[in-house]
Amino acid sequence: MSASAAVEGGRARPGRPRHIPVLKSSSVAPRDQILQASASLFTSKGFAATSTREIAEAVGIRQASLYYHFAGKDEILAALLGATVRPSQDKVAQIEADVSPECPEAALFLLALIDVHTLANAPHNVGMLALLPDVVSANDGEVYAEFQEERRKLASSYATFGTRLAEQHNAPTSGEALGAMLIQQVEGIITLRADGIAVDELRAKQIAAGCLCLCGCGRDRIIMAQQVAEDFLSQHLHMDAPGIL
Amino acid sequence: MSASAAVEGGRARPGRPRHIPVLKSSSVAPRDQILQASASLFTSKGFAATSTREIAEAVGIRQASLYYHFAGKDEILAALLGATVRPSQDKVAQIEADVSPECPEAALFLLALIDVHTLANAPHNVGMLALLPDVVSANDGEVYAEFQEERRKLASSYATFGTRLAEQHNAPTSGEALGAMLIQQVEGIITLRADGIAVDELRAKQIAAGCLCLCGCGRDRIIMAQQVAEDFLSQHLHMDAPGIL
DNA sequence: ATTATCTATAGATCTATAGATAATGC
DNA sequence: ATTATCTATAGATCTATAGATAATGC
Repeated sequence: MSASAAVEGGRARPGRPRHIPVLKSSSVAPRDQILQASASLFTSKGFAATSTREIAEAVGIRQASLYYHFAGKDEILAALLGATVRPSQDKVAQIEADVSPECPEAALFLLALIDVHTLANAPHNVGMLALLPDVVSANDGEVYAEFQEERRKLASSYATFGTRLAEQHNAPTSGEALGAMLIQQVEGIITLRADGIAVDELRAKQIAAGCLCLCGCGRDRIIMAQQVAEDFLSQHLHMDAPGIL
Repeated sequence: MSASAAVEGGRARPGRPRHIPVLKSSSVAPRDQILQASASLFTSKGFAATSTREIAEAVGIRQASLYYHFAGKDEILAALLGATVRPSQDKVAQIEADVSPECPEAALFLLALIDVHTLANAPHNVGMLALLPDVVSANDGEVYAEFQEERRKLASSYATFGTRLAEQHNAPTSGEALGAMLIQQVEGIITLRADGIAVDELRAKQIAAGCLCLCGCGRDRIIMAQQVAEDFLSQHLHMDAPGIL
C-alpha cells in the first residue's frame, strides 16, 4: 500500500490523490463529503454567500474538482433539499393510515412531534435550507421545483389534520392559512436550534401542544393527545419517547 | 422650469439629472428611494444574491451613484435594520411602566400583539431582514452589531415577561430558552406574511395566545389577558383593536 | 459653490470548462 | 481503461473608486 493511497488502513480509491491527503478514517464517499461541507456552509452563511471555493476548501479538494460530482452549485443544494423531504412523506402516510379516524388531536400531535424530532436531529440543521431566500424565492421551473412540490404536499397534510380538528372545536381558522401557521410553528424548531437553544423532549412537546392550541384544543384534550401520541410511538414505530426525543 | 428638472410640478433638486428622468410625484429623497428598493430586493432575493446593480436599476440610477449615498452595500442593510428595531423598544418601556405588575398575562399578550402588528404592517415585510443568513451569521464587530444588541434586549424582555408568567403557572420552561421560543412565535408572522397569508386581527391574537400557552396559561386566563390587553390598547395608546390591527 | 448624478474602469472575485495527470482495476 | 483528482484559465460578474458633468443656489 503506497503512502499516497486514498484511504489509510482501508482499500485505496482509484483516482489522482488530493493535494491534501484524505484522513485515514474517511470512509465517506467524496460526493457525500461535498454534501456535508455544503450543508454546514449553506446553513450558516447562506447559499449565495457561499462560494464553490469555500466548499472545496472545506472538503480538501480544488474548486474545479467539485464539478466532477455535481453539475453546478445549485445541484448541490438541490441534492441536499431532496434528502430532507423524503422522510416526512412516509410518516404522514403511516399516521393517516393508523391513527387519524379515531382521534384527530393525536394525529396532529404525532405529526408535529415527529417532524420536530426529524428537524431537531437532522445533520447540520439541514431544515434551514428550506428557509434560505435562494430556495424560497426560486422561480418555478428551477432546480428546486421537485422540493417545492413535496413541501406543498406536507403543508397540505397539516392543513387537512388541522382543519379536521379545528372544526370539532369551532376554532376560527381553517384551510391553507391554518396549515401555514402549523408548519410555521413546527419549523420554529429550526431557528431555535440555530440559536443554540437545546432541543429536548420537553421543547418538542411544547411545540406540538402549540399546534393543538392553534386549532382550539383545550388543555385536557392536549394532554390526552400527548398520551395517545406517545403510546402510538412506542407501539407502531418501535421507538419509546426518550428514544425518539 | 426646464424639462430636465428633477421634479415635475415641484421644486427641482440640484445635481446632474438621472439618465432615467425622475417621476413627477417623486418627493421621496434619493437616499430613501435606495432604501425602499433595497428593502424590496433584500427581503425577496436575500442580501448576498442582490447586486448593487439591481438596486440601482430599481431606483433608476447608475450603479456607481449608490456610493454617493452609502459607503457600501452593507451600509444600506445596516440602515434598514436600524429602522426596524427602534419602535419595539419604546413599546416595551411603555408596557413595563403601565401594565406589568398587576397582570403578567396581559403584559406578555400586549407585547406580542404589538410586535406582531408592527411586523405585519412594516413596509416591504422588513422584519425578514433580521432572518437573512447574512445578518444572523454576521460576526461581532460587524456593521450590524448595534442591531444585534437591540435585538438581544428585546429577546431579554420576552424572557423576563415569559418567565414571570411561567413561574405563576409552574410551567416547565423559563429564562433564555423561553424567551427564544416566544420571539420565535411572534416572528413567525414574518414568514406567514412572506407566504402570502393574510395577517388580520384574528391571526395576531392567535399568535399572542400561543405565547401565553407556552407559558402554561390556561384557556380562561388567555381570554382574560386578551380583554385586558385590548382595553389597554384603546386607553393608553389611543388605538382601538380594529385600528391597530 | 454645492449637489447629485454620470462615465469609465480597476481589481477582485466567482462559476464553470478544457485538458493533463496519477492513482486503481483488469 | 476507469476513476478522481489536478492545473490553468476564460468569461462573467460584482464592488468600489476616480474624475467628469449638469443641474440648482447664491
